[in-house]
This record gives sequence, structure tokens and C-alpha cells, in this order.
Amino acid sequence: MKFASSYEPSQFEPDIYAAWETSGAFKPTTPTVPIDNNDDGIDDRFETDVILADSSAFATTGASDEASPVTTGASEEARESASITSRDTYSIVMPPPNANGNLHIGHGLTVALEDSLTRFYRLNGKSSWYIPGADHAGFETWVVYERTLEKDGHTRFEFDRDTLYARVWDFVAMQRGNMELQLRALGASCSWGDLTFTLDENVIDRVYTTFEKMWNDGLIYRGEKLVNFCPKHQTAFADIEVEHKDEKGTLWEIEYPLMKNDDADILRAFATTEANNEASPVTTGVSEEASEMPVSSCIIVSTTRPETLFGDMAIAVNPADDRYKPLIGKHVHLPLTDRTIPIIADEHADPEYGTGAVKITPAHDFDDFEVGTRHDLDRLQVISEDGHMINVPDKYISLTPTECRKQVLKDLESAGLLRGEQKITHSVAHCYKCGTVLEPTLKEQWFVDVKRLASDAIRHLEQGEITFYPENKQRVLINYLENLKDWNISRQIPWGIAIPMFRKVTEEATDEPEWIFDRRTNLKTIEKSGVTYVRDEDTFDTWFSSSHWPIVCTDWSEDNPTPYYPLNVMETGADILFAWVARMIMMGLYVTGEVPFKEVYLHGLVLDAHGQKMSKSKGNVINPMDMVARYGSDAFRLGILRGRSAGMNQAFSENSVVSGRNLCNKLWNISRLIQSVVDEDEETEPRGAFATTGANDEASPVTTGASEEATRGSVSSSYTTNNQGEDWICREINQCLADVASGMHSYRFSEAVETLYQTIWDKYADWFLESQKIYRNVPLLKTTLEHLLIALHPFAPFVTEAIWQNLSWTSGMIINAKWPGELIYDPISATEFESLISVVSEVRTTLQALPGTNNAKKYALLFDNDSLVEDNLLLIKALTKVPAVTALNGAPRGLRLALANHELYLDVPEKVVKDYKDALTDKILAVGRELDGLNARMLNPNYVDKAPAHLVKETQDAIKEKSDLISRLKTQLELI
RNA sequence: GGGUGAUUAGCUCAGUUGGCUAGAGCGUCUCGUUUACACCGAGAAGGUCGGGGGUUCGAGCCCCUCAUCACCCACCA
Repeated sequence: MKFASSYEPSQFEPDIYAAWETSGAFKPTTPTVPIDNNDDGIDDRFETDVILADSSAFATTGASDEASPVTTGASEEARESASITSRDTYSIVMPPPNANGNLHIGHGLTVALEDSLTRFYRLNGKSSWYIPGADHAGFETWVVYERTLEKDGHTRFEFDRDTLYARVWDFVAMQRGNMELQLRALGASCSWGDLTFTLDENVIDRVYTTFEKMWNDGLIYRGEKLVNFCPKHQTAFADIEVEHKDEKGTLWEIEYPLMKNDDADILRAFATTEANNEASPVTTGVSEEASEMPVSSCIIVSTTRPETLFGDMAIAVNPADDRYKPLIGKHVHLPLTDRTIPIIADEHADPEYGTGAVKITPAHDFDDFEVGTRHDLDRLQVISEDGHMINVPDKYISLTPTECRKQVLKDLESAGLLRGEQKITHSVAHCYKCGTVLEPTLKEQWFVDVKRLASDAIRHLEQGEITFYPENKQRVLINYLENLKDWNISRQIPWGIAIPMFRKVTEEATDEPEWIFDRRTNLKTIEKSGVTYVRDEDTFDTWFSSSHWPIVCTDWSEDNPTPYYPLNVMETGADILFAWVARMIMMGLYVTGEVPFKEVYLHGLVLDAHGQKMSKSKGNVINPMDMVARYGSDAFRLGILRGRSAGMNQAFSENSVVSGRNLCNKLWNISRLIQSVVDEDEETEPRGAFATTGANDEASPVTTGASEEATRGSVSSSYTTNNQGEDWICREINQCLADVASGMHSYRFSEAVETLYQTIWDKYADWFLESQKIYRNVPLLKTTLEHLLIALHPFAPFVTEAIWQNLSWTSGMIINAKWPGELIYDPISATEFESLISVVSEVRTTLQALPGTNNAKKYALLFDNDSLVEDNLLLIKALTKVPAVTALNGAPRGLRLALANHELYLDVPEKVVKDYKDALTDKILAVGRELDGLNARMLNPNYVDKAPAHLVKETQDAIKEKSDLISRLKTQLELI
């Protein structure tokens, strides 16, 4: 016997994975690229439905992925067959982990989810394609690389883009590989030969093709806009990459003096407003005295960024704000400068906030930029991209904004223009990587006009073409798309896909366009029609290319309308719904005209055991590889799937992994037991006989199903059920498999895993296997074990394969097995077993409740006129451990068990019965309470009237049973 | 400011057309070395399903409301 007494994952996992991989088990059985074997110009994949129906098509284990599609020549039905083919495939892509990083716990969850799905559908006969990927992780990788550059005393500015790109490429290549090994350790059954790297040629090609199409369609434009700019990393970000954090800050009030010419008007105006107004900020606003003082002519603005005042182009007040109405159109003197700026009316100014007057700095604030556009204001940049003051009075030139702020405040103070300050909390934009405060900066960038893309996406979403798990995310996504702003796709990072645009440098050629599209981004300058163009040095936002992921991974093209596109499902983190999922949908529709996936499953964050976010600084990070090393891959997968529901963040602890490990060990030992029974059986029985112990005429002889599946592994023999326990376990396993399947179809992983736990442990091991120590049914043991192994395989691939390989009668690999059909059994007999279970349970409970220990060994069980018990004497004896189960001859004696439909007594002495009196009384009271509840329900005429008949009947039956039980217990009580 | 989700046993969570006495894992307690498994077996305790109202024969589930927590989006200078 090969089974050790416990399962040691590390002894099996690497070899098993290697065996899967080399056998080609991870490759889809239906080809992914067009094949035209008979040269009729028609993609023969679309004619393979006949082959798929033939089980021999599945016998491709170990064969190359060129599964020979024997054509039937049914080309006239090519179109119809196409849909059949797509029904027979299952495709899913992996959100590409960072190529040169390590997997974290979130990847662990992703793989557990995606691989379980893949394996489940593979077992169900789909040509399953789980496509792995690796992300160049533009910004992340760049940040890491730049750090090493700096460590070596270099800066990025010493090199040109091509050099930097090449250096990072080598840097990544050097570090690459870890995550791929880790994916293997997690058991990911992905098709490694199809791994897509985000900088692969075909990805870049596809991205350029899309970009060109967008450029021609007028969806791409170059605009000078404010962008979120990280002064540390020297790059712009899209809105979505910005992290807003609430911070404490100061709201300063600064006085801007009105220009002399305007004074007279103001004084007049003020006279009219003052009458019905309290302290108006138009005045000095300092005290009541002030209102009696001659009015100084100024306006006071509120700002958190005094240093940007040099870029002010106007003061805005709300047009509905009576306090300021008279000032609109006047001019003020910009402090510390010799400029004057106008006072304008704009809704942007909130009368409730601060003084109600706001300075407008179009070059350094998003709102102000909008205001500036509305009022046609100039944009004066006063902070450079590298974070120094420019275009300011000499005194302030080259200061950092922070230094400048201090100086400005000081100077305003001494000029008497600083009129107040107030501590506030406000939201500040930060770089999501380094935490630096982002500087809104004026920059020329490439933008995607998202209007059309978003509205197309919304239309398809509203038509329900994509099903979301959790479903509310559909609405969330639509809401996001409805408010989507144009998308800045330019990044000032060398590590990425170059933007294929070139700018005209030759002045004279005025007729030529300013910018042209060209794929030759390896060239710094190109010539076209005698005009020289120089390339744009920026690269694409990562999301621009990764939004093509389903397209590039499935190798979709105009010439390859693959059945693997759209994907069956997109599984990813709920946190990138907007950044990634939304963009894939827009891009998929734009490029292919179809949504890129039919379903979206979003998982939440994996939190630590106490529901806290994992972070290095908190020191609560769980490394999935640690879990795998200590408990095995399966244990980790089972543990992390347990209790997991779509979209929800969920705490995760080692405990759940331990419990997964225990299940694996349990299953291992179940198999060990069965194998030992099989071995014994083979020693005593002649080979080949359908050994059925204790033949039973009533039992229905049954085969497990198709015999043609020999090559797929399962060689279970026909079985016959011979007793209640055997019928019962068949019923339970059928139910379990159905629940697992429906759980997978509706992405209720938690439910699927839970069902398997209970069935394997509480039902199969605790009841069925225990009963099989009395009744040995070798064919049934084999068959049922196979069913459970296959059903658990998607979640615990290694241990199920290890067992499969260790069992003497199985062949092939379980990864290629076929999802089992229904077991046939006698339903009445199955129900009777429940009765046996309740008898045994009641005996056990009562024995333990009796005073003393080891009661099971002391007291015999007596039965009266009970055929079920009589037929199962040995079983009940074994399960309860009582010394004997015998017929009660004569008057009842001992302690009556609290069972309604059975006359059963524990043969205990009078004294023990008396000691049990209190417990018995409690029991009667408890049952009485239940009975009262049931009676109350029946007394309600509405219930009888309106509730479904079967429920009413159930209630009636329950009442009968309870009252029966009570009367029996009362009799017992009287006897004492 | 807008939006979403959560609140069920000591802890972490299931509970999907509303229907038997609300479940699991871990933890706790009691018993048990029965040759598959101590990574085990048998049993037990523990919940007025956040509060309040409503609909219904019937509510953990549907509606209203309040409270607390979490997250996301947004232009409070």
C-alpha cells in the first residue's frame, strides 16, 4: 500500500504540477487559431461539434495541442456550428501579475478563484483556456528601477528613452520568473505557452492599430490641460490614479486692494449694501468698529495656496452673492506684484465658503482652469515641472513652492494684507506610489475623447450583455461611465509602450499636419514628404494597453474570430473596476464590436484576521507562499475560498488554511482506508468479478455511466446498492455535485466548498465509511470516492491528483477526468438511513448525558418490534459502541429514548433512570414548547388557508410526531 | 456633497424567488489511545440575526426609519 498515514503536500505538489504541464493538460483541446485543414477557406474549428460529441476528442492527454480536427465537411452549417463551438469552450485570462515581482495574497485569491473555475469547466468537458500574463507594470517597475539608478548615482536625465527602455528591459528580465514559479506552486492550470507579456510585439501592434483607428476617428486629441503631475516622479497621471486624502491645512484670508479708479464706485456701492448686511468681507472685516470706520477699498479672498497668487488671473465671486455684486468688473491689485486682475462672476465661487471670494489660478488648479476657460483668462504657470517658482518676481524665483509660501505669507503679513487664517481639513491629491502631493500642472498631453466610447459601453451594459457578480457593480460602473472625463494617456516614463506620434519640425512645410501617426517609434526622427518629424517621447498609460487584454490574450483579430472571444468571465479585484474593467469594455467594443467578456466576477480585498488591511508598515502581511510551504497549495486555496463572496472584503486567517489542510488529510485517509479495503477484496475475490457483498434483490443494479471514458481515467465498475447507507450516500453525493455545479455557475465559491466539506467529512467519512466497516461494497466505495475526488479537484487539485495516482484502480490523470453523472439509488431506502442516523445520534447523546463515563460500554440497547433496527443490528452496535443490541422481550425496562417512531430502551439500572429524571423533564418541556409553536401555527386560519399545502402537511406531521414523543416520554416519566 | 456595502455564536463568515427547531470553520467545555485519520472520533454550551416601525399566514431575507462602521467617487478654494 502506497498511502502513508498522513498527506504531505510537499512530497507530491511539484511532481504533479510538472506532470500536468508536460502532458499538455493545460492546453485547450480546441485550437485557438484558425485551422483550415481541408483548404476550403473556412475555419474548421467551427465544424468540430461532431468531434466534441465523440469522446475520443478528449483523449488528447499528453498529445500536442494540435488536436486534429477531423472535419466532417458540414460547411453549410458553419455558422450555426460556430455558436456550438463557442459553447464548448471556456476562456478566462489572468490579470497579469507584475513580471518581476512576487505574488501577494490577492494574487493567491485570484488564482484560487480562476483556477477553480478553469478546472471545473475542464472537467465538464469544455475546451478550457486559462491564459497567463505578465505585466510590465509601467509605473511600479519604473519607480523601482529609478531607485536603483539613483543608488548608483545616476539620474534618468543622463539617458535617452531608448537607452532607459533597454536598461529596464534587462532589469526586468533579470528578475523575472519568480511569479511564474509561484503561480505554478498555487496550482494554476494555465496554458503557459500562451503567456502574454504586456510589452509583447502583438500587444504593441494591437495598441498601435487601435490608436491609429482612434486618431483617424478623431477620438485622440492633443490638449494643453492641467494634469496631475508628480514632481518626484516627473510624470502625469490619469484622474483614476490619484489618491485623495484628507489633510489638515490652513485657509488664509488675503486682502487684494481695489484699484484706485474703482474706489469711488465701491464706496458708493458699499453704502447701499451695508444697511442690510452684517460684517461684510468687503470691509476690513476685523471688528464692529471697523464698520464705522472709513471703508478701505479691497476684497478679501480665501486660499490654501498663497504661493500661487502670482499666477492669479482673476478673483471670482458668485453672481448671486449680493455682497460682491457691485464689485464685479472692477479690478484689484495683485499683492507683491505690479499686476492688476479683474473681479469676475462665476458659479464656482461658493458664497458660504471662506469669504466667498476666490482667486483664480488657471495654471495650477483644476477648478480655476475651468473658470479660466469659461472667462477666457490667460494661464500663467508659476511652478515649473521640477517644482520651482518661475515667472514670479525675482525675489521668489527658483524657490520651491513650500519655501515660496513661507516667504509670501511673511511679505503679505508685513504689508498688512494677511487678514486671517483658519485651520481646515481638505482633500489633497497624492501620488499613489510615493505619497508626494501632486501638483496640478499645465501640460500638453494626448487625450482620448471618451464620450463615444463611454456611451457605447453604457448602451451595451444597459442591455445586460455582461452579468456582474456582485450585480450592483453594473450600476456603479454605468454611473462612473456617465461622468467619465477625457482620459489622459500620456506618461513621462520611459518604461512603457511608446506613443506612435511624431511632431513636425520643419517650419516651412505649412500644409503638413502638426502631428502624424507612425509606428516606427524606434526612430527619433522620420521624414515624410520631405518634412522632418520628431517623435513624442511619452509612453502610453498602462491602462491604455491593458484595456486590450482580452483581445490580445485570445489572439483575436479581424482574421481570427476566435470562439474564445469574448471571454467567459473576467475575474479581477473590485478595486480596479473603473481603471481596468471599464476600459476593457470600452476598448473591446471599439475594437471588436463585442463586449470582451460575458461575465465579470469581482473579488474584494483579503484582509488580515482582524479585518485590517494588510500592509508592510502594520506588519500583518500574509505571504501566500508561506502558506503553501507550510500547509500545501490545496489547503491555501480551500482556506482562502472559504466564506468568500463576490465583491466583499474579507478577513483571512491561518485558521482557515489549517482547516483546509485537515480536509486534505482527511480525504487522503479516506482513500487510504478504501484502498486497504480494495486490496483485501482483491486478495480474496477472483479478479474481474463484480463483487457485491450480501446481494440484495431489491437494490437496483446500476452502471456509473459511459464506458467509453476509459481513457479519461475513471474505471469504476458497476455497483449495486445493498443497504440504506449505500442508497443514502448516493443521494447525498448527487446532491453535493449538483450544489457544487450550481455554486460554480453562480460564482458562489463559498457554498461549493462548504458543501464538499460537509459531504466528504460529515456524511461520507462519519456515516457512510463507518457503515462500510460493516457492509463492504467495494464497487460502490470505488465509485463514490471517484465522484468526490473529481468534485473536489477544482479546489484542491494536488491532493486529489495525488490520491488518484496512488489508487490502484484508477488510470490517467484526474485533471482530465469527466464530471460524474448521477448515481442511481433507491430513494426510500436512502430516507430510511436518516432514521438510522437519528437513532444512533439519540443513543449517543443519551449515553453521554447519563452520569458516569464510558456509558456506551455499559448499557445494551433494547428494541421492540422495530424492523429497521433489527435489520441493522450490527451497524447500530458498531456506530453506538453499545455492547449489544437485542430485542426487548417482555415489559419495557431501562430508559426510553426520545424518539417518536422507535421503541428503544437503554438497558440501564433503576437508579440511573431515576438520576436521569430531571433531564427527562427538561426534554419534555422543550418538546412541549416546540409543539406549542406548531399548534399555534395551525390554529391560525390564515396559515392553513394561504400557506402552501405541503408546508401545512409538514406542520401537521410534525405535530403528530411531537405529541407522540411527548406522550411516550411522559409514560416513561410516570414509570420512574 | 454623491454613491456603495456591511452590521448573524467568543472570532472570521455562509445563509438568492420570504417557509421545518438560523448554519459552518476556528475557539471553549465534557468524554474517548475503536488497527483510515489526534491534521482524529463522540457529545455539549453559545445567537431576542444592530435598534425601532411596517408589509405578510409567516421576515435574518422585502419596505421605511435611526444608529454605527467601512469603502468608492467628487472641483470646498
